[in-house]
Amino acid sequence: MLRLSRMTDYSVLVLSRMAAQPEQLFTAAALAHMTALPAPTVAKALKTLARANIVVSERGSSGGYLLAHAAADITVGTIIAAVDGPVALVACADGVEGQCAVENLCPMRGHWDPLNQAVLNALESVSLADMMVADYAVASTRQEDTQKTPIAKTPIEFRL
Amino acid sequence: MLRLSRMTDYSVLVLSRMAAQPEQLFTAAALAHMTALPAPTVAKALKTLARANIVVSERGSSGGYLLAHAAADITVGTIIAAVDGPVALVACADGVEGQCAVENLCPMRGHWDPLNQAVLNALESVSLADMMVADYAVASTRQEDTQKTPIAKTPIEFRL
DNA sequence: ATAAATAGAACCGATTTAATCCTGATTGGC
DNA sequence: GCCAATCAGGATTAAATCGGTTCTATTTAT
Repeated sequence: MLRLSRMTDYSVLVLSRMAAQPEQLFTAAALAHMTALPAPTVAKALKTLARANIVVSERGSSGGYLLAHAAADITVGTIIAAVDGPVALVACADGVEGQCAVENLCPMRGHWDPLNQAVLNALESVSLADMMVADYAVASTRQEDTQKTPIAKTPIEFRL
Repeated sequence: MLRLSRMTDYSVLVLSRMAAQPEQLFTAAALAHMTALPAPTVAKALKTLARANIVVSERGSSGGYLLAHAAADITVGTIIAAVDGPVALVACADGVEGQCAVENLCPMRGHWDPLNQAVLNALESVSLADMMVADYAVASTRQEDTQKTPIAKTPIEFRL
């Protein structure tokens, strides 16, 4: 049903939380707790986001993650591409070669591009700042709440 | 990777073929042969499209399918919605209720809408006519080629 | 009546995805 | 210098989804 993967969903949620305190260094566990998402999955998502240079990671004992750019400069399209791979509605679009058995015979070849481009533009037009949640700015600004409290045992299904 | 389902891909391909001869009645088998797609799957897709009133079906011995509207009036968004269900990038978008365990607490609630709307507009902005393939208009206009030739035994992977 | 076609449901297999776990590398604090 | 905390990356497993097939019933022209 043309749905985003759960990983992307999680990623946006986590990044949105981080954007509320742009300079703050967060550990993966802390973010998992704050968003009520399963810890291992959040950790995995952050690794991917770090590789894509959407967040910056600090290794070592007091390490963690922080946003690599301003929230307004991070588009949803970028996040999706980083987590789910490049956006291509069908395999033949955007110059991908060798994915289709009868590539050379395919009469639709190239005709998907307008659609693909339209969707791509839509995704690039929405930034993380556009999706940010005001609630976060006021709620739980103190780190002590979240830093040392134990992670929830039961992973909560945050979004279907 | 935000990819269309193969069913949608097939559907667009079949509809595009039908649009080349708008008044023509096609059997499911003929369309499968003409597009080199697996016959049972094309048949299944056409049933779905008929239910959504994108094509009209004629039952009985000399039955078949034909487009219910002009190609310019059938948008890709409509096709996707018919085949894959309503487009909703995340479960909470567009007023779907009861899909999320912590719905009322979810801070992102409502913030997906701009993105969802942008994508939806993109899909509605491209019609079947925009994607039509000129090749079809000239190739195999005669029905006799396709009507009686046996269906290909080996289903061809048309698009990954 | 018979043949040819769609309607619809049920079913299996394969692919994809979510989630977890483990091992290794890095860094700060004691 | 050692230890604990944290990120990096891959391997693995379990679950959900989707593609494809098949079967039976219904419709209609000949």
